[in-house]
Amino acid sequence: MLRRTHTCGELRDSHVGQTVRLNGWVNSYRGHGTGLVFIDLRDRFGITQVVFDGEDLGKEILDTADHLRNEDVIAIEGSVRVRAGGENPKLITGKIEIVVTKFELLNKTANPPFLPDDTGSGGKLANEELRLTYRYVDLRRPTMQKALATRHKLYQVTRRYFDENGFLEIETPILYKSTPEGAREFLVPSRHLPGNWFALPQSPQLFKQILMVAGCDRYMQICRCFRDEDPRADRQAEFTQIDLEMSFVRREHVIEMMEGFVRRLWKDMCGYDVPPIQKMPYREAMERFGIDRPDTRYALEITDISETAAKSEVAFFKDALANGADRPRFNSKRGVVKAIRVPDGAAKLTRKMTDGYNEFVRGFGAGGCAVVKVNAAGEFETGIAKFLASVKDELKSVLKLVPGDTVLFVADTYSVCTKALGELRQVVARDMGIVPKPGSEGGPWNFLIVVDFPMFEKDKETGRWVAMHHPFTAPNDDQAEAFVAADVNDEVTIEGIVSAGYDIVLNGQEIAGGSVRIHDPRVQSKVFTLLGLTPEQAKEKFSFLLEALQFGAPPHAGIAFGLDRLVMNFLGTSNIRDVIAFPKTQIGQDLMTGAPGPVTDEQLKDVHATAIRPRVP
RNA sequence: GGGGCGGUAGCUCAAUUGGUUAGAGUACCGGACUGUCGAUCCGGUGGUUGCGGGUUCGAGUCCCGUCCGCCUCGCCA
Repeated sequence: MLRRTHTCGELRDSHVGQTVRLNGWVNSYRGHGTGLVFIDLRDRFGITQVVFDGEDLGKEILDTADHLRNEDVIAIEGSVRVRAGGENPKLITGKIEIVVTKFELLNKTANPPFLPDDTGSGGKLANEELRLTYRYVDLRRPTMQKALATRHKLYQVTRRYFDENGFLEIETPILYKSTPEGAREFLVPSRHLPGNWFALPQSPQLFKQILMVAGCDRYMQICRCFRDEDPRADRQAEFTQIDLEMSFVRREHVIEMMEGFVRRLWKDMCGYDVPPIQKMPYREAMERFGIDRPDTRYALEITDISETAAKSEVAFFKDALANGADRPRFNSKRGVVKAIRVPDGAAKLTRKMTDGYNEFVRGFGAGGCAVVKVNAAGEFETGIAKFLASVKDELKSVLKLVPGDTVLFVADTYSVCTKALGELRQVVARDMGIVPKPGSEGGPWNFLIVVDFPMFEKDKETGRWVAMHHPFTAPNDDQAEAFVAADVNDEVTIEGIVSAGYDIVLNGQEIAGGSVRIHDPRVQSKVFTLLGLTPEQAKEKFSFLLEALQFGAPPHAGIAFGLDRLVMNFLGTSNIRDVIAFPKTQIGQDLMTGAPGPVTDEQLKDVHATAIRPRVP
């Protein structure tokens, strides 16, 4: 084989005169008859033009060259020369070409189902279903190669940073024990223990805490996690976390370390200097933005106008407020009226858009979304304008309204208003065209650390307390004693306890989340009591962790980053499948391998399982 | 589990109100062509209109069911 001396991306005019060998795939061919054939040869490093020129190559080679087709695999030897036909500025190797002296057809391809070309057929990529089926062809596309390389670089920067900071990379089991809280799990039957099952880990949460008890001091792992839930554009059942845990630290120390990581990552990945990251309490995020991961690239903040609304003549405001305004409580069933001021909305938000908002908020249980415009004279127009006449000046002062503004109102319970306007805010921002492009395209990277999450929230269906993060999350240091002392039936107090958890939010997307863990058995047992777990049940579920905590557990805390989402940000894609080499579809299939597939009865018998097969119609 | 969009040649798409033999570009095959770079020119092959049923003289088009892909709500401690 004519093994390569260079890649297809590295030859320049400085190489002119050298004899080189290249290996790669035929990216395109331009034949001018036997005797002059141009081949653009591609590997993952780039494209180089190769030319079969002249009769002295022999008829056989010239004839083969004339019939080379896209994606054939070839090797050539030849000399580098300046292009006789002029430079091609589209290629980084565009000043030179290789005149072939030796040639080897390494593998003739079957006609590929589509070409791995970023511009695609008819200017569009082939259907994603097809690209997933022939993933090995799609991955040849320069964009996909770049994605794989970016992901690789992120691994390296990550390992280097945490190594420098004294973290040990430690692998934890993939075959693990089922912990029914949280996401649905993938199950694996045991051959040796009939009727018993492994689960694939939702995260290595318990193991990393155990590693702290084990004296490892600082742990990191780039680990696969599994959650058998329906995917989204930025979510797969099988995904990757940068998982971390530290001993002898409190919340501030972890946050400091993570800020350092974020700073290093952005510096090394794209040369961006991340400024000091602002911290925002959960409660403030919910009040101002209606969501626990606010996108702070734009304003459009939410204002509670219940007091003013109560003095208006708007019937549905009054209806919502009939049970009394009740601002601070999150699970409250009582009413509020909230509004978003949209600067310049009068001109930019069309009737069709605002009609859509009405429908949109109904999707979150709200009765509707009222729209008022402030005209050039400062008067309210449309909809409920006349019923607001009595509070016009007060409203203008509370919302700081100016001519040209549009105001969007929702009146309902606290939780409905918050959720509906939090989601609506994002839609309005897109409609207004005020969401900057992601950072890789030059827009701002807006980081935020959200802290002081409630420890517990009420389950919507059962009405029982559930842990907002997970049951090992500690109350914040200043509340630990109050928590231990609290009456479990005192809902207001329990609801007010905030945890030592923290999320890192980037442009409205959660990229990391973690917490200080409970290392005090008193606190841990109180949490289980609140969650409705008896000591026996708690022991059943988490025995090994609870036991470990008794044998000298250091104070510890950790966090996990969503690696796939980080890569997405550096590539500016909103499709998680772009950053995973072999992703799955909406129903969890791998279209290339055909997984999941059936197994034989023999295999099932081995693991003491039987299949309930769907009826074949 | 719910909602939305989509599935026509290998690929990207078109096909009027339900009406002739389902077309175009590209890919592929054959030929021409000595400086192209999305090469060009000539010719050709290529169709279970996702699948199943129904309405109709006649279905890519209308109706019912179903499968698959994407987006989304629920879900994701």
